[in-house]
Parts: sequence; structure tokens; C-alpha cells
Amino acid sequence: MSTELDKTFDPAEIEARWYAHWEDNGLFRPARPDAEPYTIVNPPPNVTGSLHIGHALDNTLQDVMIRYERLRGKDALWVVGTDHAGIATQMVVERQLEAQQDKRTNYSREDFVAKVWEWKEESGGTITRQLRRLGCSMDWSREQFTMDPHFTDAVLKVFVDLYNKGLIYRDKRLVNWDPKLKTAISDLEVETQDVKGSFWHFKYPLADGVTTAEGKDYLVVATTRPETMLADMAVAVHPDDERYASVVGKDILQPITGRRFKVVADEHADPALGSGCVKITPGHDFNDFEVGKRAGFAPGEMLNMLDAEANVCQTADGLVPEEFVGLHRFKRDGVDGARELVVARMKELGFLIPHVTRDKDGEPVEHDAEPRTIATPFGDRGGVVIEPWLTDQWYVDAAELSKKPIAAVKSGEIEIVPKTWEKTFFNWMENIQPWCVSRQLWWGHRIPAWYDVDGKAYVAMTEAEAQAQAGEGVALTRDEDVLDTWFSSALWPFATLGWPDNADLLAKHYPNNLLISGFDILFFWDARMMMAGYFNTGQAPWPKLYLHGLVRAADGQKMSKSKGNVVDPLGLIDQYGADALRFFMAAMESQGRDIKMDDRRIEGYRNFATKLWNATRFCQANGIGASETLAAPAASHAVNRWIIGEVVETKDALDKALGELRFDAAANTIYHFVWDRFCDWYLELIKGQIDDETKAVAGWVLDQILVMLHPFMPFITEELWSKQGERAHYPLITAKWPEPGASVDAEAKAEIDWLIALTSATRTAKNELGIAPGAKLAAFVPSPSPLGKRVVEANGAAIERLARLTPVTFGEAPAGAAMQIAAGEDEFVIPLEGVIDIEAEKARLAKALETSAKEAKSLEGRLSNANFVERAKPEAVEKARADHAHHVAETERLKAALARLG
RNA sequence: GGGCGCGUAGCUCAGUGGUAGAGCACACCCUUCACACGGGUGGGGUCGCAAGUUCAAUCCUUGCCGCGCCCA
Repeated sequence: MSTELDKTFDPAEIEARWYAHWEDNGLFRPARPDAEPYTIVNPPPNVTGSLHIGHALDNTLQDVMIRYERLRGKDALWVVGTDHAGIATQMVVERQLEAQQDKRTNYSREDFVAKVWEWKEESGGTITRQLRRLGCSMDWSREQFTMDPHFTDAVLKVFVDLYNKGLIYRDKRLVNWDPKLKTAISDLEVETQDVKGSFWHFKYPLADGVTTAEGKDYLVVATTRPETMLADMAVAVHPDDERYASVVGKDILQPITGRRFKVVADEHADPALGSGCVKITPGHDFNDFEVGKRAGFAPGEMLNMLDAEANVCQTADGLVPEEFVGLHRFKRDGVDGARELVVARMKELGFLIPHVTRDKDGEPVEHDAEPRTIATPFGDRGGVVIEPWLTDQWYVDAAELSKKPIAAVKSGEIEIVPKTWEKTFFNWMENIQPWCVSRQLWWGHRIPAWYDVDGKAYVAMTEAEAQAQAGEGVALTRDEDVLDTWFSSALWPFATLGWPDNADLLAKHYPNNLLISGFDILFFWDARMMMAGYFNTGQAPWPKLYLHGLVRAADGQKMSKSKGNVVDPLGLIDQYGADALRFFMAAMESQGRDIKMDDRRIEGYRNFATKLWNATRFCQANGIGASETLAAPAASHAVNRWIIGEVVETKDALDKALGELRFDAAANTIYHFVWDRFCDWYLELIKGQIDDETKAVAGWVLDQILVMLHPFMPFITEELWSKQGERAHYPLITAKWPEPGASVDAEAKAEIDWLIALTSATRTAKNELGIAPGAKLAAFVPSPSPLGKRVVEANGAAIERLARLTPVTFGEAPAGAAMQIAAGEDEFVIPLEGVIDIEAEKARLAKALETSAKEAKSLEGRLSNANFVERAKPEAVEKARADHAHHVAETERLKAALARLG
């Protein structure tokens, strides 16, 4: 029973209706207890997030795979949920408070966290609603959140387990400190940017009348961060640098602080750079920290001159002059900071060495500093310059945890697609640094560590357990810090499945089958999932990792809010429909390349959807409805046998492409089948002769199209599927992937290919000779091949309608002007006495002759090359011979045709 | 400095050791009874440059030029 389709289709209406139907009926995860599982976990978007174009790509690819595997009968589970996104979420709520002249510290920690939860309940679901607009078929019934109770338990357990195995530890060392957000962040959250800065040179006077080999009573040091001299603890020179050998071990007297410190020998100092002397500030520079340690300073002894907001504070030795205390590290909001004051004081004291340039007259001009481009670290969230700061933080022994993932990728146990990312992966993993996981925030998983009054840590799942470790009566205070968000999201592949408790679900869906993510989170998330997976479960989280690129603006620029070139996927869905946007994403996703936005292309895929819609309308108008069998119907007509074979080939190509995660190849395969085969030829060929067999075959083919296209265009296909017949209990989303039970019929294929060749050749010739395309012409076939004879006899009506040749007579054409065309090996002579310009036809044939003769000659040249015939692959030689024969014959035919025209 | 990738038709992109394809754009034709978000036909590329390997290179190797990304 078919329901008549409207003349045009309205994506918005269809999308809303079908999504609700699928979700309300539990169709995203139908009960299939005995089916083979197929599992993907969705990269959890930030709970603060909204859908951007990158999500549209990422989720389209995942949905294609999930829908495909669901259609193939698997128990397809797409785990979905959101990430609590520590810093981002806390910032959102803090900004809300700010807007009301309020602030976080006006509240207790508990009350503030309660406010964040409140915000999450009210506003945290934006992105999950938007994912539905894209048609994503996730299992919403099991929606997860990284701060769900069971997830939190998992996080704490992992922390405790790591601690007990010595893989997580507390350490005092330099961290990347964000003075705006007042928290430590990991290496990955630091973005290095080149900024314009200055390079100052200073004299550091030697104490006690010591002089260098050159007789100077000072050393020259240079820095881009002069403010740090308030905490300088040494000057380093290279041990082999003879210029300074005599001053190693002697003292420097720092002019501003009056601090005395040693000249030390350390290989960090490069004799070739500047003076060869480097000032050392162990508490505020990563390199200097290492030099400081080698010089014998324990981290606890290293001087700190900045507070959490990067304002100057007094150092432990009390030598920072009062006028500096409280200043910001450098100029901010137009107000000079410690940097500017240090430079001014050094200059006044005569210890600044000016940078000298020449003006246009060659006269020397003095500047305080040399301009320089400086690679500067910025926090990716706060956007301010990161300060290396000496604090106690928790570190994960990433080097140890990375061993199994590295081995897994090397052995192929985990496959990274495209493979080219493996090098990047190894490069990072093999040089991995301890991972700082503590964050000075309130929102997140609080670190399960308790301290006694001596600062000894007790790590346990609960305070009671910690108390038991510490002993009764020992006063404990809990660590104030929370864990890096990525520490918890690393557990996503198994904690979302109930680990460590839900053994059944885990056994079925862990390891997952595939992970799809952008390459930008390869280290942040993918690699850490591998580490967490192996540590906690002993298994890889998934055997295959697919990395896709970025979606860029139409001009190739990276999209960003500040550039104002972000494209809203929801706007594109409104404009073209979700199906068109999805198809675009899939069709453009070739492995290893970014995708540039191209609205015209999305429009093209919208047109494709319309084409299919109208093809279905045609079918319905001709009594072609839903198929009744999964297998191809029996067929006797060549055109039907042919199209069944085309379905078989399309299905095979699609399986191959999706098996290899070639989304572009998959999308193009189904696109071309629908448009170029089914619409352009099959429907045209059957027009006017739609008998019962053809109705059955056409209905079946259309159904196969709807199934095969469904992973890419779920909405329109589901709509058409339902409109093709009464299938209330058999929606497309849970239909069956094609099982044609048929193979390519070589005879039918040859016949239809011949028919298509004849039609195309006729159209081309008519077009070139300026004959009205609709004109019906009589044709003669002087010496028909068995194939040609058979096709003409069986397809007279189609030849009349498409090639517009009628009648077709086997035998010599009457003498006179005629155009001549070829279909396969058959020659058609079409008398056109008085209709065409003989010269035009001669010119057309001459051009074709020239082309063919040129080809023949080129092939002849190759074949006469003994080296080619002897050394080339036999297939190549064979093909060259066949092509040569064809072109020779064609040449002969065209010569004869020309001769006939005189 | 180290690593990776890209440079193919006007644009956006596939692709293969045997002299190249798609979508859009372009030109011409078509009010053909599913579709003008359509149909038909066609033009257009020394596959960044140079050398090498090979019977044969756009595809392999090396160098160079240009563009981008990541890491230090």
C-alpha cells in the first residue's frame, strides 16, 4: 500500500517526526540479545558545549558506522554522554556570578558546586539536543555524565589503584601555572605562540673584586624576562668555556636584591649564544630548574617570587626590595609591572647594556632592549601567559603507562587509521612527561587523598578508609584539588559500561570496536584512553582508532569565534536538511585531509535527496511499491537482470569502502548508483513497459537503495521506506542490509551496456550535427552482431524512446547522405538526405578518425617496442593489443564512412 | 631545529606504475507525461619544478619551490 508523496519534500518536518519516532520506540538500540555486539563510544562533548561543525563531522561518521552495523543485524551500541569539563564549566558559572556582581569565593565550596549542578541541570543539555537534529542514533537511554555516581566511583578507584602501584605520586616541581584561572594545567593545555618581545642585556657584577680572564669585573647576562632576576640563584657558564673558567665558584652580587650567588658550570649554558653566561632562576624557568637541581638546590629551597596571580611576593630570603612587592609580573592594562621597574632600576644603576642600532645617517642610537620574537606559553582556556611555578601537585607516571599502548600500536593490536598518525603517536608517547593531574578548582572529581598534620598522605576511596590507614584519632584534611577532566574521560570506554561492576555489559561491549575522533585530541584523549584501558582492564579500549581532520572555513582558514568565521551546523540543517549536511561530511571525508566548507556541495547533496524523492514518486505513480523479499526477485528481462547485478556490485563496493573506513568512497558509490544507474538509465529504460516482473524488481531495487543510503541519509530514506508500503513494524532503521542472493549477469550487462552506448552515441551525433534531440530517425545496421541483433529485437521500444531510432532495419542503407554511429562493434547508418549538412558530418567523422588513428598509432608504437612486449606485465600487453585492435577497426570503419559520403 | 601532510580541470576534491576522474562552475541544446534542486551534449588539465629508477611515472626515489599543521 503506497501513500502518495507530496510533490516536494520538507526535510524539517520529516526529521522531527522520524527522530521522535525512533527515539520513542527504542529503535536506536533494539533488543538483540544474541546478536554480535558492535560498540562505539562517542567523544563526550563538554557539558557547556554547543554543536559546532567539527561535531557534525565526527558524529556523522560515527552514525554512519552505527547505522550500517545495526542494519547488518548487530547489537549496535553507541554510547553517548557529556564531560563535566572542569575548567570550562567552572568558568561558565563564575561568569554568571560576575554578571551579578557576585563571585565564587562568596560561597562555600559545597554551595558553589551545588550551583554548578543547578546550571548543569538547566543548561547542560544543549549539545545533546543538537546531536538529535543531526540524526545521531545514540543510545540515549544510557546517557552518561563523567560525574555520575558510578563514574565518580570508577575515577576514585583508578586513582587509588594507580597510587597503590606507585604510578601516581605527589611531587614538588615546576608546573604550568595559569595565573588567571589560578590552577596548574598539563603540558597539553599550553599553547605556544610567537609574540613580539624584548631581549635585554645586563651586567652582573662579580663580588669580592674578582675579574674574568679578560679583566672584566662583571658577567653579561641576557633575558627576555628581567623580572625573574628578583629570584635569581646562580649564573651558569659552560664548563669548557675558558673565558669564565676562573670565575666558576666565585660570587655574583645581584645589583637590585643584593643577593650573593655562585657562578656555576653547567652544560645548559651555550658558549656560542650571546656572552655565554645565563642567569639562573630555578623557581621560575623549566631549564633553570634542572640547572638548579644540578647545582645542588632542592626544589624546596628554590626561591619563589610570585604569588598565584603572578604578582611579586617576598622571597624566602627577604631580599626583594619593598617597592617590587605586589607588582604584577609585567605591564598589564597599561600599568607597569615588575619587569619594567627592574629594567628601570638596572638602567639607573648602570647595569643595563644598551642595544645599539644606526640611524639613517649612520649615527648610533641606543635602545634599552633588542626587539625579538619570543615563543611564549599561553593557557588554552584562560588565554594568559603561563607562569612556571613551584608547587606540590599530583603526577601520573605516564611513561610507565604508555608502554603497553606503544607496544599495541607497534604490534598492530591497535590500528590507527590513517596510518600516517602512528609516527606522531610514537613521537609523543615515547617522549612523554609526567602528567600533572591535579587542578586547583572546585568543580570536578576531588582527589581522594587525606593528609595528617605532618602532611603525610593517605589515599583511599573514602575518608573512613583513609582514617583507618592513618589510625583512629588522627586529624585528617582532604586534598582541596580536583582531577584533570581528561583523567576521567580516559575511562570513558569502560566506565560508561559500568566498570568495574557491570560484568555482563562490559564483557559484551568492551573492548569497543572502533573509536572515531578528531586528530586534535589524539594525545589529550585517545592516547590516555589507551593507557587507562590497559592499566584498568588489561585490554585495549578498541582495536581501531580512526582520526579525521578539521572542518575549515571555505577559504581554508581554521574556524574560530575570534575570526568570526564559524559555520553553524544547525543553520546548514535548516537550509539544506540534515541528510544533505551528513552526506557532505561523509563524501568529503577522505582519510588524512581537512575538510573545507563548501555550501554549493551541500546544496548538491540536497538536490540528490530531491532526485531520490522524485524517483520514488515516479515509482509510486507506476505501481512500484515495497518489495516482499530480501533476495532479488526472479527476472527475465535484460534490464532487470542488469540492474540486479548493479545492486550486487554497489553493495559489494559499499561494504568494501565502509570496511576500510573510506567514507568518501562509500558515499560516492551509493550516489552514483542512485543517480547515474537507477535514475538515468534503469527508470528511463523501463518507462512505458512496466510489467509485474519489472514492478517487483524496481520495487526491490528502490528498497535496496533506501537501505544502503540510510546510514548517510537516515531521514529521507526512512520517510520513503514508510511511504513505499505498509511496514509499520519494520522501520528502515532496523531493516536488513541487502542480501541479494544474486550475481552479476554478464549477458544482461553486455546487452544494457550496448544499449546505453547506442543511445549515447546517437545523442552525441545529433547534438554535434544540430539535429533536434527529439527527432525520430530511421536506422540501418548493415551487418549486425549477434549481440546487437538480440538487443534491437528485444528493446525496440526503449531504442525508440531513448535513442529515438525507429525503425531499425538490419541491412544496407539506401545510398545517400547519412550519419554513422557505433555501438560496441555494430555500425548504425542513419540516412539524413536533406536533413543534415554533409560537410558537418564529414568533419565530425574526420575528427573521430583523427582521435582514433592517433590512439592506434600510439599503441602501435608501444607494441612494436620489444622491451615493452617482453618486460611489461602480460595483462598490460594484452590490454594494449585489444585497444589497438579496437582503434584499428574503428579507424577502418570511419574511413569507410567518410568514403561513403564522398 | 625535529616530525607529518599538502600542491591534479576555474573552484572543492578523488585516484592509479601503462599518457587522468567526480561535484560545482562554464558553453550549447531541451517547457520529453518523477524531478529545472531537472534532462542531454560538450569545452577545459605539460597531474608544483628538476633530476633519477623503469620498457613505461601524475603515481616510486632524491633535490628544490610554495602552503599548512604538530612537537621542541
